[in-house]
Amino acid sequence: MSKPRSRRGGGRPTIADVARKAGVGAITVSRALREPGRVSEDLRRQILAAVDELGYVPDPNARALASARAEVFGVLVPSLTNNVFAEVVRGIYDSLSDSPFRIQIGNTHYSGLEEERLLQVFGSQRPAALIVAGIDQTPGARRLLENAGCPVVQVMETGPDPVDMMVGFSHLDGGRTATEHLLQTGYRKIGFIGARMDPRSQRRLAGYRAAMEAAGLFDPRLVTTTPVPSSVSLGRELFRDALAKMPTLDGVFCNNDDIALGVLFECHRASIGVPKQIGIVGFNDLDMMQVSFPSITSVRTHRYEIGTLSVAMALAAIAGNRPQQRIVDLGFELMRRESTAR
Amino acid sequence: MSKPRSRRGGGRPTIADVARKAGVGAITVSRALREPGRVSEDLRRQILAAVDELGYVPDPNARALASARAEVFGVLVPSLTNNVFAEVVRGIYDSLSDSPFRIQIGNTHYSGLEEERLLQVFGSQRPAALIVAGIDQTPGARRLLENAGCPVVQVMETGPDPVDMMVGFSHLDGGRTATEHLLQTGYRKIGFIGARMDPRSQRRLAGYRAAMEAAGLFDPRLVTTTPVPSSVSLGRELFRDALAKMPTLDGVFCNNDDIALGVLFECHRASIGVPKQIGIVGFNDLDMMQVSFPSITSVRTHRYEIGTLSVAMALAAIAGNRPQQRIVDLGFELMRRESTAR
DNA sequence: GCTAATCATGGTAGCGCTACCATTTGTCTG
DNA sequence: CAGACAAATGGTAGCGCTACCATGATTAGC
Repeated sequence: MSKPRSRRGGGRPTIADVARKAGVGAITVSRALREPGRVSEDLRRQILAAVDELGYVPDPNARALASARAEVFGVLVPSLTNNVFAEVVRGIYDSLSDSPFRIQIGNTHYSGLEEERLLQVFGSQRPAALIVAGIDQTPGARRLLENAGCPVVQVMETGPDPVDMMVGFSHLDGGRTATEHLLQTGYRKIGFIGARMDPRSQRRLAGYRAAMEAAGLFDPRLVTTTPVPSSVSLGRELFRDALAKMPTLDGVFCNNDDIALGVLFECHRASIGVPKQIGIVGFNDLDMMQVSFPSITSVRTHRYEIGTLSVAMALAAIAGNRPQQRIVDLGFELMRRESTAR
Repeated sequence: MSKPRSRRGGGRPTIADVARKAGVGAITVSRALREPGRVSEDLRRQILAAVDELGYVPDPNARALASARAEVFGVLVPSLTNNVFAEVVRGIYDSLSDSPFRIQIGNTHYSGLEEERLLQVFGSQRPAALIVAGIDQTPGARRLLENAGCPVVQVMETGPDPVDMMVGFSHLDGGRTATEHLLQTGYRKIGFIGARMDPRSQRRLAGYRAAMEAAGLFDPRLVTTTPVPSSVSLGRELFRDALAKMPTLDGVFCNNDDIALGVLFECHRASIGVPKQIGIVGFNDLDMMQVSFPSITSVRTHRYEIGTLSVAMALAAIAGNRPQQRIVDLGFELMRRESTAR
C-alpha cells in the first residue's frame, strides 16, 4: 500500500507532493509561499490547504542551494557571556523573530584569527547579512566582509571607514565624558582601571587620557590594566593594585561596570568612603548600577538598540533600499549617581 | 579568455573545479575532505594542494541537501542575557569550536509556543543534534524532539523521562540544601524571593518549602514571587515587599544571585545587618558572590560543564556510540560565605 | 481589429554536493 | 595459482528547491 519513497531523504513531504495535491506546478507552490502576490487568490488557497494537510515545511538547505542565498544572519561577537554583547544579540534576536531569517552566532574570543576563520565558515553559506562587533578587523577579515556579497553591519563603535554600514557610538567620547565628570566634581587623582583591553577599551582609555591631559593631571601611574577577562573579583584586585601604586587616589573611571562593582565592594571592605574619599564611575550602566549602595555613576550605552537598529538597516539593504545614513551614532548618556555625588 | 561560468552561483570554485585541477573524480575530492583515511596518501596531497590553490570551501547547503544532514547543532534556551544560559552556551561553543559543526541558537523567551515554532524551524534543516534547556516541553515540542531524527540533549535539569539524553542537576535538592543551610545556621523566619518563576525556579521553591515544612516553619507569607524577569533592582524591590509583609524575617533564600545582590544592597541601604539580622543565600554562584561585602553564600551550579558535557554526549551519539549513562546529574555545591556566617 | 504589453502558470535545467553502485587493482587464503 | 576479498577510485543519479525561459490568456493602446 505504501507508495515507494525515494531512497534518500527522510520521507518528508516535498514541494512536489504539495504541487500534486493542489493540482498545480511545483514552481507555483514555490511562488505561493514566497511571493503570494504573484499567484491568484484561488490557487493560493488551494496550495496553502495542501501545505497544511501534508504538514509541508520547505527545506532551507535546498532553498539555499537553489537560490544561492541562505536565509541566515551571521553574527560575530567576541564574547557570549559579556552582558554587553548579550544585550546586542538579544536586540538582534527580537528584531528577527518574526522574519524567516535564522541566526548564527560566532564567538571570536577577541581573536582576529578566529574572526577570519568564522567569517570563512559563515561566508561559505552565503548568508543574507552579516553583523560583526567592532571596527578593527584584520585585513583578511575585512576582505572577507567586502566580498561577502551581502549587507554588512559593524556594530558597537563608529569610525570613519565602514565596510558597509555601522551602528555604535564613540568609546573615546564616552571615556572622556566619564573622566570629565569626575574632574568637574572635584576629583583630581583619578585612576583608570580596565581589564581585557580590547580596542574599545583602549579607546575609552584614550578618552580618559585626553581629559586628564587637558586638565594637566595625567600620570601613567594612574592607569591600571590587564589583558585578563573582566570580572567583579578582578575589579577588586585591580583596585587594590591601583591603591598600592598610588595611595592618594581619589577617583576611578572603570572600564566597565563589573570592575566598578568590584571597586565598590573593596571600598566597603576597606572602609573607604564613596563618594567622599573615592569617586567611582562605571561604563555601560547595567541594571545593578542604580541599585547598588551607594548607586554608581555610569555611562549608559544603548546596546539593545544597537542590535535592533543593525537588523533594521540590514533588512532595508536586503530589500534593496539601503539607508541613506550608513553610519549611525547612537551616543551614550552619563548617569550621575551617588558614587560621584560629593 | 575567461572560461564561461554557469549562469547561477557566485563563481566560486566547486568540487568539480578541484577535481579537475587534481586530476581525480569529484567524489574522491569529497572523500579526501570528509574521510581522509579512505583516500591514498598521494591523491590526498594533490587534492589538498588544489583546494588550497583554488581557495575552495565546500558549500554547506549543497552538502546538507545531498546528505540529508546539516552540520548544525540547534540550541534552544529561554534567554540570552541570563548569565546562567550564557555560560551553558559558552560551554557548547567552546566544545564545538574545533569541529565542523555550526551552532544555531534559538531564544524561546520562556514560551512553550515559541519553543515549538523554533523546533519546527530547526528540525526543517535536519540538524546533527539538538540541545534544549529544560525538561518541561509541551507535548507538541516533545513530539518534535522525538521525531527530530538526531541526538537530543535536555540540559539544566535532570528528570525521570528523557527524550534521549539529559545533563543537569536537581533544582529541588538545590533549593532544599540552601534552605537547610539557613536553618542549620539558626535562622528561622526564612523567606523565599524569586522572579520569573520558570519550572526550575518552581522546583527550587518546592525544595525550600520541603525544608521549611520538615522544620515545621513553613508559612505561605514567607514566599514572595513575581513572573517579572529577574534583575538586581527587582531583588531589592521584592525584598522590601517581603519585609513589609513579614517584618520579622531573619533570612532569605533567593532564587538567583541577582536577587540576592539586590537584597544585600537593600540591607546596606536600610542598615540591616548581614548576616547578623538577616542571612542571605543566592543561587548559581556567579563570580560576584565571593567578592561582595559581605560575600554571599550561594549554591554553585556547573553551567559551563553542562554545556561541554551535553556536546560531548551528542558527539558520541552522532559517532554511533551513545553513552551508557543517558542521564547525568552534575550536582551542585553549597558555597558558605559571610552572608550566613553568624 | 491588430500588435504590444502584462499577467498567471508551467517545464526544464540546474544549484554543488554525496549515496549508491560499479570497476579496477592488489593481497591473501588454501 | 585460482578464487575470494579488501582497498582505492570513479560514474551516475539524485537531494528539494528556484532561476530562467516559455506558453497561453488577458488587457491595453492606437
